[in-house]
Amino acid sequence: MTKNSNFSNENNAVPSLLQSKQQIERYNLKVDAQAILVAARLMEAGSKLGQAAEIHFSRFGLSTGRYRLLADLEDQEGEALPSQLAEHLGVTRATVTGLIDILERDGLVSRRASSKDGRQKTVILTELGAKKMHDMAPEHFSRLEAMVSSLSIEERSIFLDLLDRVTNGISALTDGSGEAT
Amino acid sequence: MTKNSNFSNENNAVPSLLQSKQQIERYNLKVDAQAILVAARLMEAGSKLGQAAEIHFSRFGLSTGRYRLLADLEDQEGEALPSQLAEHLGVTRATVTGLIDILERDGLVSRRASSKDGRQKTVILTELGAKKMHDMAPEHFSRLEAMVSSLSIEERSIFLDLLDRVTNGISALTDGSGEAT
DNA sequence: TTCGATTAATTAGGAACCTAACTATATATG
DNA sequence: CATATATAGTTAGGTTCCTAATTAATCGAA
Repeated sequence: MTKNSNFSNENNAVPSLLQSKQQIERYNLKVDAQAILVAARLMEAGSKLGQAAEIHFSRFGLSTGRYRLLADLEDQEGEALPSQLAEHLGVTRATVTGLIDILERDGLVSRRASSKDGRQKTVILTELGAKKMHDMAPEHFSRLEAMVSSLSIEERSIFLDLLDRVTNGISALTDGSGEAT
Repeated sequence: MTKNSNFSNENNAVPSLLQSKQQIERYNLKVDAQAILVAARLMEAGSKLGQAAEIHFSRFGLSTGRYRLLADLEDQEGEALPSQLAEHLGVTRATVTGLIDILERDGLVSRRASSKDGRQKTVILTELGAKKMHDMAPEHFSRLEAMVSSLSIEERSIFLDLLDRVTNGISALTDGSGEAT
């Protein structure tokens, strides 16, 4: 028997349409079971992808968050403020502080006081950081590409469109009380 | 200016095709930028959905994991072993122990020693647990439905198909070393 | 039958991200 | 100008899930 990791088990964890139907019928609700299934599957996929990404990045001594910070720093030509990084990455400034702490400890970025504003600190991609990104790029991107390789070019467009619309709908979970439409 | 929560910012966090292209061209890789974009967007969506789900379930005094455990317990007619729950939820047994600890403390499930096997414990959905599920069902399901309400019935089918195929591709991130196809 | 290996659940400790409170600097207002 | 307010970054502490080690019970084989 193989090891009991989340990636070797016989994905009994995938939610089925039957499950959704039963859950809805249990309380006599007039909800579309397939809509619930879409939500459940997307949650499942997101969670699995998140875990897989952590494993992927750990090959390079990074985490998902730290990689994304380095990538954003590259996009900004090697220099950015922590608050900008936080906004770009969609995480809090507190989280960015933690990411920078480790990246700095590992020599991939460095902090420098801003001359313009004494409150700010500039985060800089070091040469070692740039080298790390360079070295991991081929494997990193080809693995990402392989992940979606079963979709045709056209299907990728469609998927992006549908995913975008569902993503916009996520606010239905967090909006103020009351029942949604 | 509104508060700087992840849900109120002007989603600058959404990865763009231009970004993907630049990242790839920086290292002269022959990878499809749109494929990378699909991967990036799915990661972003998964992370956002995960956070939104935690906010959603916290309205009912639950977390995503604890809700899913209760739901699975319902599917199993109110009774299951921790190891079964772990497999159904796709988490480790250690995690299930923690989920049960809190659910038991809150009176939503109870633990009972198994008579068949001295190592096993049976987890039981209490009346209070069943009531909790009953009470939250209408709002819970209608919010989930609202999330995907912008997709037609047909689009939901297509989305499920494409998502399923990408999900199967996730293993490309975790598979043994070397570059993928 | 008895002793080693397997299995079920738990415990201990770690990683990632969060909120809220704190420090230091900058800005606006009377 | 002095003082209140806002902003940048950090610190402190909490949540969720993980891996590895532990405890207790069962199974299998000499």
